[in-house]
Amino acid sequence: MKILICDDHKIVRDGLKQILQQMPETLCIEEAKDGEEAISLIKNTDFNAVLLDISLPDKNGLEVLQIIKKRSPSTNVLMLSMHSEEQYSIRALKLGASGYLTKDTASEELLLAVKKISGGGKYISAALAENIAFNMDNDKGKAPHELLSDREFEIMLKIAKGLSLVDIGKELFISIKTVSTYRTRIMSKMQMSKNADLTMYCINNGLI
Amino acid sequence: MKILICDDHKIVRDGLKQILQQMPETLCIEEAKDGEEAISLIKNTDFNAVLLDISLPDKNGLEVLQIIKKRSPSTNVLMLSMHSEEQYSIRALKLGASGYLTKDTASEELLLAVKKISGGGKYISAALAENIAFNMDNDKGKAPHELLSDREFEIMLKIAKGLSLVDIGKELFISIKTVSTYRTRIMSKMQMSKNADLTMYCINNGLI
DNA sequence: TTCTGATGTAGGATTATTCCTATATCAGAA
DNA sequence: TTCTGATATAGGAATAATCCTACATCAGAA
Repeated sequence: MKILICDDHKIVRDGLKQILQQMPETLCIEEAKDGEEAISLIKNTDFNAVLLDISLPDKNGLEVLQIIKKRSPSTNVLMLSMHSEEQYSIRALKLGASGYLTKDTASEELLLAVKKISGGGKYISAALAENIAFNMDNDKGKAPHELLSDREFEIMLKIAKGLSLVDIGKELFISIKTVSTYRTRIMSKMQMSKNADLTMYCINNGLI
Repeated sequence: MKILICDDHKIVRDGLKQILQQMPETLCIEEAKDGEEAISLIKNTDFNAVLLDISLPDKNGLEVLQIIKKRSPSTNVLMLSMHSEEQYSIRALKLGASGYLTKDTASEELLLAVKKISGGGKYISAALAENIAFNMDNDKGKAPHELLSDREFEIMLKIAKGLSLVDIGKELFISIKTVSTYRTRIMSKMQMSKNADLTMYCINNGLI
């Protein structure tokens, strides 16, 4: 069984590897320290499962997920997040992730999840399932950032992290003016006025 | 040998445990998920080594370190950090940590470090040692913001809160250019580049 | 099926910010 | 006491960000 671990911290990768080693199957585990590396590894190899950290140094884990699913839709991706479940989870699942775990999860649950998704199944923790069910029916109880479109959300995170509009434009190959328009819409939907408000919001909500 | 692992993420704890299991000695590993738990465990037990994450949910790892060293100065603490922020490392060592590693470290180095500090020694990575050697001359042990002058500090808080330079200038009856100059000096002293960095720093350090 | 609202995209004009440079002051070092 | 470095202050030129407006697309409502 081939598994790819993508996380920017070596100790975390080593730790995950040790945990996975407890599986009965013979494992071939590869590592990537950022999104770029993960993407190029996946291009050349078919993995039964990919463990993908949400926060990577070069790009957001969700972007990486998108790219992976576009290039090889059959890849089973299990997202790992440092932060509380709700924020990213629904977005990740919509983008085609096979499962979503936080790093608070016990290693037994991780093993279970890997087993399930590597067989093509989906894995969602009970807590998350409940959360999704709860949030599906009432739109009103949504966090402000849930009102954002995917693109807006993507850009909000970059702004919150302090990237300049110029840099964002370059990264996304769009005009600065476009980025600025997104910013205006984000501010309006979030009912905020300053970039620092976004930064604080994202910190408080575990988005960055 | 008794070791305490303190990190808020279960998977990280599990991973570290697995890595430590490679040591030849018989291990007794205990876990704490936050500072409070770690402190109370240490009150009742003598550990050969404590692995302590810098960022904990309830309090800053450095605070926990201080409390531990005050209550039982003989405890050997190895600090673990997600970030390569040298700002923390020197403070940690001054506060009595036996070593400082980032989570980018390879597991072999972790084992080495644990071995060394559990015997009462110190462990500092080559990279960190070099950094310290270069920076020991000045006030590096201080929190970065303590290097700021009063005026600079005042302005940093306003910037961190998201006030525009124009507004700050008006509030303080000084030219925008002056505010901008302060900003440059603040960024240089804090070794940061973006307003969002200040916002995050101030939030993390309880300044706003 | 036509209309509408949300989304992704920019341009021009106006402001705000940054970068580099410069000055005065004052406290402490040589 | 003279010098130096940190501090508080700006100006001009170059960039970056904002505001307002505009347009195409597409999904869902009427």
